[in-house]
Amino acid sequence: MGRPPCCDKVGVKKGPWTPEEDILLVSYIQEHGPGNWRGVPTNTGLLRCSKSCRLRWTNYLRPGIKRGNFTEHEEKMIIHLQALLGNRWAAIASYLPQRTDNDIKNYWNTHLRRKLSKLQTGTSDGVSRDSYSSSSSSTSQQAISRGQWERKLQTDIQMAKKALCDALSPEKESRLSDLKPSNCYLGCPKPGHASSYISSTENIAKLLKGWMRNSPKPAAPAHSAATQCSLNVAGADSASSEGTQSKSEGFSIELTETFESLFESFDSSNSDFSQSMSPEATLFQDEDKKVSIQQGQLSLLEKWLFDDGANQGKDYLSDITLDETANFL
DNA sequence: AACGGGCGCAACCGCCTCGAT
DNA sequence: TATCGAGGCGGTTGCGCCCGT
Repeated sequence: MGRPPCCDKVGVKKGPWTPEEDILLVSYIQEHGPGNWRGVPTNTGLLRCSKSCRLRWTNYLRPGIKRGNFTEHEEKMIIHLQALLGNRWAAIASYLPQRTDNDIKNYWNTHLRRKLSKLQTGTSDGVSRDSYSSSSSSTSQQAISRGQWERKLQTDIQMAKKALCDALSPEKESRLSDLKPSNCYLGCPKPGHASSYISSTENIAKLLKGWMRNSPKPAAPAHSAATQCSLNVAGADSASSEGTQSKSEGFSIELTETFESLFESFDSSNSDFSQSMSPEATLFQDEDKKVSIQQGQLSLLEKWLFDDGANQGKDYLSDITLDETANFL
């Protein structure tokens, strides 16, 4: 038998989260930043296991999460990325920074899979199921090139990360370990960088107000909370100007600006590339910019995905990714 | 108005990976 | 090198809502 579940304790609460629990969690993360999930239940008094807290945060409370209907653009991205990467939802989610892997997985399972199977059985010119299934059903050649491309992409990301670390001064390098997506979603600060989340207890109160306002619908409050959360984060700049700015906040802003300027200068010369980058790169960009970019022209990746001559596109992407990464760094 | 089936989504479960010791 | 534990990830479940009958 496997390891006993981490939540297999007496007194650990399960099921839907209440607004009060959300507030506890959000205010804790506001203060300490995400991470050290083991300590979250004990420090907050939440009767939840650490995993549950992490999941609640990453899938629901985390700032920058876009909720609601998937756009046609997102849908196509998911379909093509699923065809490329298989059911690697986290990887797919990295190309849709505002969506969680859980959301994408759910959307795939409930909408797209059905849609695609309909297309398969329906029209003769519909999308073949094989072309959207995982590599097991693809031709061996496709599977190989897909794998090669993916490895290449991962290498590119690693290289970019390393280069970023190298590019910055040594004293900052140690801090860059905090830029891992796991604890730095969409520019969320490390512990002590509270103001980038929800600036103050005042905002927690607003959060609560949102829940109260939408109280008739049980699901709605949490949604509004997430929205509120995002709004507050979006307004983090003004929030931080109101409150007391700690040194760490200063660093957070400084670092963000450093990356923003890095990507900004690159964006102006090749916005396509920046759009096709994984969140590991784009998470440093500010939210508004991300939105405007997403609404903009097709990304390089997308162009490639939609390109009938996929092989040609793969080569192009690989070359550009490597070359441009080196250039902008 | 009541009921039942389908759907959507939040949350859980268990395995895997990776870093620390 | 082996072991352990925290975190990550994908599959699955359960519940509430919606819609058709």
